[in-house]
Amino acid sequence: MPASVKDVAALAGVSSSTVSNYLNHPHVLGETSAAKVRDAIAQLGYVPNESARQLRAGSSKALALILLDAWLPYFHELSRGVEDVAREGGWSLFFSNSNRDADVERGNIDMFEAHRVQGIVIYPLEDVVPRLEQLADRGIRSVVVGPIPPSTTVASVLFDDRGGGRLAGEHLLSLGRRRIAFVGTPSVSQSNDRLQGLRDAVTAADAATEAIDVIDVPHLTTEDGLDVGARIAEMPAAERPDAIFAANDMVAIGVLTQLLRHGIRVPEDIALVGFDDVAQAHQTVVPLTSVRQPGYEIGRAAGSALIRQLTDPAADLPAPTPFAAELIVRESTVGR
Amino acid sequence: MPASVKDVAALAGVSSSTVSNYLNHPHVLGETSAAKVRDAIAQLGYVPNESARQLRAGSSKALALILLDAWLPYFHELSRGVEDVAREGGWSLFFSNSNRDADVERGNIDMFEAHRVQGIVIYPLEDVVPRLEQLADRGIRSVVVGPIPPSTTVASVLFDDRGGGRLAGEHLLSLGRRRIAFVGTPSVSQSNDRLQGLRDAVTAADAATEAIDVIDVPHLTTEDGLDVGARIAEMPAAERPDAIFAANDMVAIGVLTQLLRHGIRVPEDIALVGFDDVAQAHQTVVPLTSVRQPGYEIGRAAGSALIRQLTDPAADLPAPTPFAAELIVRESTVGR
DNA sequence: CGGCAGGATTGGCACGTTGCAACTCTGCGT
DNA sequence: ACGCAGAGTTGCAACGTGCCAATCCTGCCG
Repeated sequence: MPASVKDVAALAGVSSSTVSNYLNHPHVLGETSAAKVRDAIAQLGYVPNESARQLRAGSSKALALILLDAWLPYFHELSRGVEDVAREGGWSLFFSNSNRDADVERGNIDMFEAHRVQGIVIYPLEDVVPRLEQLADRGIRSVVVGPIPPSTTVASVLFDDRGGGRLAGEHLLSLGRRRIAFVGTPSVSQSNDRLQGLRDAVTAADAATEAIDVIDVPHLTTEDGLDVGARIAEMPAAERPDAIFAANDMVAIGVLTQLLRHGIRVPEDIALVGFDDVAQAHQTVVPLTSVRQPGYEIGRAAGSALIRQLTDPAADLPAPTPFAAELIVRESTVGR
Repeated sequence: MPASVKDVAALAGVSSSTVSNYLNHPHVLGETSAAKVRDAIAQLGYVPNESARQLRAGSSKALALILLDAWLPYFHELSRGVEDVAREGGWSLFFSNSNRDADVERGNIDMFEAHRVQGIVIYPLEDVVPRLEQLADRGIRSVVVGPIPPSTTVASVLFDDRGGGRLAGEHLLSLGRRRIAFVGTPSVSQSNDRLQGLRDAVTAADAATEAIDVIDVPHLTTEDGLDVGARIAEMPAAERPDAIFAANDMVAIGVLTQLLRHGIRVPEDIALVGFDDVAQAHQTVVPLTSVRQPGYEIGRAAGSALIRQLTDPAADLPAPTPFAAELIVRESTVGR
């Protein structure tokens, strides 16, 4: 069993309050006792019990980050942003992964409530706002990454998905592409917004485009992209789209890979635009044009919005000004 | 402030012990009190305070997983294995990422000690065995993934890196390749073992091979692989190696991508073998031959070795029988 | 009708920590 | 010589739980 403050006190020949003071208010200590306590701590290898600390304090100086699918590279960038801002403020950060499972997501929220974290940043799978409002009543604040219904207690950080979709669409149209396919999961709001943006661009251009072919994939993974690419490769060349806009980079990379395997030229035969601009986008055989979503900055914004609320509970929720999209043009649309 | 057991008891009109019994020993409760407690808990939205629980219990039923660089795909598979076996046994699992920073690694170990986790699975950056033995004295057991110096209290799970390197080497030699380059980080023991395996194969074959060209890269990332590929592409074709063995798949994918960009044919001009066989290995334009390292199973083995030690502290450390390597042949060595 | 078995419930303490209020001690000014 | 300031130190309560031992209640047997 590990040493406690009492053991240290006994060995040092002082009271446990003195040990506590050594740890939390070193300046009030006399030189001699400080030395005795220091030696005793070293000798016993004493490490304060964090559970007891938290119990005493009422809550831990800790935040939680709950991600829909931690494995996607975009979430890597997002979490780095949250992580950095938490560390800078001296907060601990607990990660968890919902793994696209609503039960797991709920379970993680429950767990963090039980551990009395002070705040939660969440990129949600389903609508969690009612639950988060309930948490807010109990003093646990939260910030959602993505669009949410209006709420007085739950903040959100937004990205202009629709604008990003429009940028992609305008770019493809300006290259003369007229048979555009969209690969995504329209039942997810972000994905749907990107599709709407694409439609906006088509409508605004009033060029003679065909109807947008929407290819629904379950998970926006590279594997899904490979499947889509295979389906397109099987089509007679004349029926293939001349441009594909994918709802994220991973699925775009899958499509790209499959097209190249089948000797379909990118961008000559089919131009390809991804979304997020993750690091992998420029690590492909044909570097990928992509709508840049600043994951790191969005993570930082979410983290600091949360910390601001916790530091000053009376402060208003930050105004949700969406992060702007930016198109990064590479060879998957303009060739070399 | 959240409700406590006392609040629930007051509302239900019972004592706090009864509430505690409802939570921990439901069978001893009478039907009527159980109902009253259930209602009160629901009405208050009571959630037990995990810190207090842990303090009372002396330690949490929790394990920790510390990874060298959580974002490499191989570690994803490893962590899924540990995660599953933890969940099956009813343990909580805390993740942390050392981010290739020894200070962060040490800090994470300290943090988990403070939180009184019962055990740690670690894929370490530096030599942490002395520290882990210290923890073992205080009742925190641990399992290292990878080779460690002999220890009576710290267990390890091994993989036959050298055998895997040999498989790769034999395969390349059997294809008639004689100018083999190795891309890796020989200062890391796993990487070095893979290189030794390659050397074993060359020695055993006593074919007329040239000296193995060792290309040192800092991090085994795709980015590093792109750099290496660029250097090779710049060489006169006659001086290029005819085969490359990369210490992991990510760096192999980078090399592959860069070679393809420069029109160098794989495998005709250069055959390429990776290591780990992560999912990405078959998601490349030319699917990658790779030495399969069963990350998921290794994770499960590490997790269950840890749980076994905790369940039966007297048990011997499991015998470290290394997981065997297996070569997965794809088109990056044998063409289509 | 008294006693008793056994199920249901409760009071109280301990876990390790921290902060407050109270205490001791030394040295200095009056 | 006495009080007092102030630095240094200490005792104690409280955070929310869980468990043990003790108590209460109900119904049944003799």
